[in-house]
This record gives sequence, structure tokens and C-alpha cells, in this order.
Amino acid sequence: MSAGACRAERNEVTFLTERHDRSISESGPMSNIAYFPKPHIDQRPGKRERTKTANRQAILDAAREVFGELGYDAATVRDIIRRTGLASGTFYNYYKSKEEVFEALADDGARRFRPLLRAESEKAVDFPSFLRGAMLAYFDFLAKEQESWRIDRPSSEPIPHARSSPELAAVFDEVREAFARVLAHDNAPPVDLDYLTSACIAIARELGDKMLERRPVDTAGAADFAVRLILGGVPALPKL
Amino acid sequence: MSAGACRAERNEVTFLTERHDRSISESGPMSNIAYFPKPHIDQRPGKRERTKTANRQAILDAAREVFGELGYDAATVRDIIRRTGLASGTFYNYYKSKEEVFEALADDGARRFRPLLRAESEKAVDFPSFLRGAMLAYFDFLAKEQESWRIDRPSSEPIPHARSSPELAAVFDEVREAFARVLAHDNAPPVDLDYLTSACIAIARELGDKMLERRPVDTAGAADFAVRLILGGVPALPKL
DNA sequence: GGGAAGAAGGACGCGGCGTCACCTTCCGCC
DNA sequence: GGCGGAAGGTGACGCCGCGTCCTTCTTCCC
Repeated sequence: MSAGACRAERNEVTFLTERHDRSISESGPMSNIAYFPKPHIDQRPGKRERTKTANRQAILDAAREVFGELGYDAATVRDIIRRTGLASGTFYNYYKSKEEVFEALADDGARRFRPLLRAESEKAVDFPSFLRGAMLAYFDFLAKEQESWRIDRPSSEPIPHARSSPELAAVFDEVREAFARVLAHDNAPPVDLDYLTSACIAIARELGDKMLERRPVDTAGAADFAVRLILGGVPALPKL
Repeated sequence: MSAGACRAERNEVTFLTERHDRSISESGPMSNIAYFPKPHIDQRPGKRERTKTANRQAILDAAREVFGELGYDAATVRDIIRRTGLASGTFYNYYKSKEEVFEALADDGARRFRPLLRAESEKAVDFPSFLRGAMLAYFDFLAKEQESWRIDRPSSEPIPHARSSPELAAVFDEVREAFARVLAHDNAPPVDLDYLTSACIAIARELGDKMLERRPVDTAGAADFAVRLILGGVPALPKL
């Protein structure tokens, strides 16, 4: 019973589901058509590989929940471990620390956002259209994120913004390069791109947070505000 | 020797300095003019009170150093305690946690900055002059802070910005109210003040950080950039 | 089917955490 | 001046989270 209760608290941990999957597929009605003991056609990576991926994901999911519920500071590695049902040693096979999990989580977000940013960058030709598209894309993304991983958690600690991670730096660079491209296309005089990019991202972050606190969440309104501010300001910037 | 070495590591802890001060003032050449055993003229608060103030300050100073050297995340309450030379129990008479010390530190900074902000607010009549004055004041303040408490600490972890503290909120409000006042004076159409304040503070913070990374540190340049961006953008903002 | 490689497991020692019973110091009062 | 009570400093203690490391089990490959 106690073991059962313990199991019940777990997330779906691969080790268990895998076993279950296997017993189904091996005894299932279709097992005769996948006849070969180890067919070359089977593109799925080995079980080792799958468990690793799944454990990584389980840890990330658990961490998301824990950070969401307790806040970043209050959360402990043990909280995350407990939530996954894995052993503590196993956790450390994947991540070195709470910080590393958090960074992985931030990376994950950034990695999912980058294609959207890229799409805006390719779609837009001039600075205004890019800025508008990117800003709205970010605010929509933010609202969606918040919605998806904060379900039914009304009052919780705010999660800090990640300061630096590879993917985050990549987003910064991507914005910067897109700015350079569209500004050149507009024949705009050269400005301090680092400062401009920083300022825009700062506005996006801060306004994004404020936007999420308002009801109803108005992504278009926030984007409009940010875009007008920046578009109005850029022509006045000191020329290099 | 070991006790002596231990003492040497301490900051100036009141308990000791007090004793020292007292022995000097009681045996010093002027002691005869402060004749009364317990003169009513002595405005200094009782020793209890002084020790408390000094201990608070010692903890704050130690914390500043420790956060500076180790970074906020890596720093522990024990590190701070060790640095002060106080007993662990004493620390908890003043602050409940590392977070609380950090907030007190942030509060301290905000408290010292507010008069400067207030001065700019009173000096300026229109939005441009206030914004320029406040932005430059902030960047100068930031540069000075950094200089004063990061002496000879070339490579250290970045200290996170405090998210929320009473004094910080007060600064936000003060900026907001000053904006309201000068914008009204300029007969500017009403805009979303919360968003505008957030955006300006976000720009100041982010640009401030970037500014500190550059050599030489150019507060005027950064302020000019920020001011132009915002001044150019404000007229384009959506009207309420 | 057997052995090597690799992952999961979890007990362990370490150190930071916050508390509490004790003791010193200070202050007000006679 | 000295006494009593209170404020507040002290540090040992129990607790718990941390990261490690050796053991055990699973998977892979021959």
C-alpha cells in the first residue's frame, strides 16, 4: 500500500510506462506482424536512449511545476526529485543543480520561441513590420506559456527571468541581426545596435510581465504600446 | 593566536569598537569637560540602541561584500554571519533570511537614490528636462555604487536586480507621479502611465547594466540614448 | 546467453538552516 | 553604588537538503 501510494504521486516515469508499453506491444494482437526479433526497420532508438529522453523530460516537467508552485527561490532539488519519483542519484545524472534545470527550462522556452521570431524576421522587410510582428509574437507566446503552465495556480511566487543561457543569448543575437538587416533595408542611419536591442528586449520583458497582471490579458494593446514607443524613438536616436 | 586571527577576520563589530571608544573618551584629555556621570546633555542613545544600529550595519556591510564576491545565489547566511563575527542567533535577531538581508540592501540603495530623484523632480518643469535629469542621475548613481562596492573584484557573479521591496515600489511610484505632473504641465495627452513608467524603468535598468560592462563607463552617452528613445516615442503613444 | 557498459537506486557524510535555553550586559531605580 | 529585571548576544543542537559513491539492475552487443 505504501509503495502504491508512493507510485501514485509520481509523474509518468518512463521506467514504468516503458515496461507497460512493452508488455502491451509484445502480447498485443498486432505482435505477429512485427515479427522480427530486432527488425532493422525499427527506427526507434534503443530503450536506453528513450528512457534518457523521457527522464530528462520528466525532470523538466516536474521542475516547471515545482517552480510554479513554490517559486524559484523556495524550490529545492529534492522537491523536483520527489515529484519525478526518481532517485536522487538519477537526477544528478542529468542536471548538476537547480540552476542548471532552470536554465534548461529557460532554454526550452527560448528554443520554442526562436522559430516564431525567425518567421517574423523572414516575413518582414522593414523595421516597423518586423518590430510589430516580433513584439506581438512574443506577447502571444508569453500569454500562451503562462496559460499552459499556470493552470489553477492563482497565487504563486513570480518566476524570475533567466539572466543568461545559450538559447537566450541566441535570441538576443537573432533580434540584433534582424534589426541590422531591416534597418539597413530602410536606409536608416547606423545606431548603437547593442543598446537598441537591449532596450527593446527590456521593454518587451517588463511590459510583458505587466501585461500578464492585467485582466483581460491584452497582447495586442501591449504590443501596440511597445511598438509605438520604439518606432517613435528610433529616428531620434544618436547616430554613430 | 587563533582567537586573534579570528578577530582579524571580523568587520568592525560594535561590541569591540564601543569598548575601545569608551576607554578613549573616558581617559582622554577632554574627559574633564564632559564632567557629569550621566549628563542629560548627552544626546547619544543608550548603548543597547547603538549596538543594534551597528550590528544591523555590520550585517549589511558583510552581506554586501559576500554577495559581491560570491554572487547572490552562492552566498549563504553562514557566509554573512562568519564575516560579521557575530553568533548565528544574533543574525536572526535582525533578519529572518538571506532574502531579507538582500531586500534590506536593495532598500538601502533605493533610499539613497530617492532624494536624487526627488531633486530632479523638483528642479524640472517639463517632461524632457525631468527625464534627462532623472536618467542621468540614475546612471551616475549606478556607476558610483558599482565603483564603491566592487573595488578590486574584477570577475564576480552579477547581482540580480531586486524584484520588489517597499523602497523600490516607492521609487516606481515617485517616477510615476513625477511623470504625471510634468506630462500634465506639458499639456500632453493622457497615456498609459503604468506602461510608460515600466518601460522607462526597464530601459534604465537594462541600459544601465550594459553601460557598466563597457569601458570607459559613459553615463552621459547611455542617458542620451535612453532619453532620445523615450522622448521620440512618447508622442507616438496610443492616447487613452 | 553471457558479459560489459551504463543507468537507476538510495544510504551516507557534510554543511547550512533556524531555534532555544542559557548567560552576559545594560538600564532604571532606590 | 548596587540591585533586579529585561534586552539581547551566544553557540550547540536537531533537522534537512545537498551531492557523492558504491551497489544493483537493465540493456546492449557479441
